[in-house]
Amino acid sequence: MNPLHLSNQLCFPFYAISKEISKRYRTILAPFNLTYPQYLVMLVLWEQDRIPLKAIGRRLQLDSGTLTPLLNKLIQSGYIEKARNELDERELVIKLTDAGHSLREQAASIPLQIQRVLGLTDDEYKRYKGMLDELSQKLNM
Amino acid sequence: MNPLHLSNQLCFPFYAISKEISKRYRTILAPFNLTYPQYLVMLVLWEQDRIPLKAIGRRLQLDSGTLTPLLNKLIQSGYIEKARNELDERELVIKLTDAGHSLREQAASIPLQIQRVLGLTDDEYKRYKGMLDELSQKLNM
DNA sequence: CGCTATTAGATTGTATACAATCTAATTTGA
DNA sequence: TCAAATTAGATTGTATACAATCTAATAGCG
Repeated sequence: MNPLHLSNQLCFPFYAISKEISKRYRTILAPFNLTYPQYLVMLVLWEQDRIPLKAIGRRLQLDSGTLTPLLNKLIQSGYIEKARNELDERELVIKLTDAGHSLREQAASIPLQIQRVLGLTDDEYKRYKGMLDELSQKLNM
Repeated sequence: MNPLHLSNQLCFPFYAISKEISKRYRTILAPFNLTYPQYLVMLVLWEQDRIPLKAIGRRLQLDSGTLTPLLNKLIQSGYIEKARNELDERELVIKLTDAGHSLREQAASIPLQIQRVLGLTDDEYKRYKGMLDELSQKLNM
């Protein structure tokens, strides 16, 4: 067994599958004018609105260098807006606009669409999800 | 169960773990002046030298828009060189340089180092690998 | 043979990622 | 209290990704 052989690498299928999933999201998210990372930001904001950039970054494991331009795109698309926390002016508070709120209902069909293009049964989906959550744990993420 | 909740997404842990793995590779690959995608190209070439860009792209699922600049970096680093197939001048043949060949021996320690920073046992490693290969299959990749 | 279709790479434009650095605001400790 | 340390974001520079388009070379076919 050659550990330098591509087919023996754990990391490559992660890399490849992750790219493949993003690609399949691209088609589904295009009508909403969203990319996959932008969609993730929207998911976070639909869970909790009016949170600082920092909190979004913690949740998605992204830093300001990535989030600043990404949030600006979401502003351009009309889904969010920026404000400053008056108690701590360093803090940039991200708020959903009306369009951002109503997008939530239109986006409700996305998870099912994704499951369909991935072609996984509920059981498979759950099994893979369990494995990934376990691995996240082991990696201290 | 809210399917729009981040914690119920299969795709997010893929995205997050994939980024995390790349980050851990970064430290290990830095002494070799390689990024993770560049390392993948080297793995492919160590398996088979003198193959066209197209073949590397098929293997890594990357197109010329990604590979052209990436290969130019590897040329700058002195690990590969470009040539044209004389029988088909469209084809760009990628060849390892002497430095590229000898890098292979120096890189032999990388897989173990990665396994160490990931903190996985052999069994865990194999189990995850099996699941991912299975999923790749299901996704027709 | 010569024209059309196809193919391989390169290029352009857009969108992440992330390290490193910078600025402004807040916190902390002598 | 007030200078030093810390923190939140923004900015800069480098490196992917990938769709779309372009160019040059080859293949296919009437």
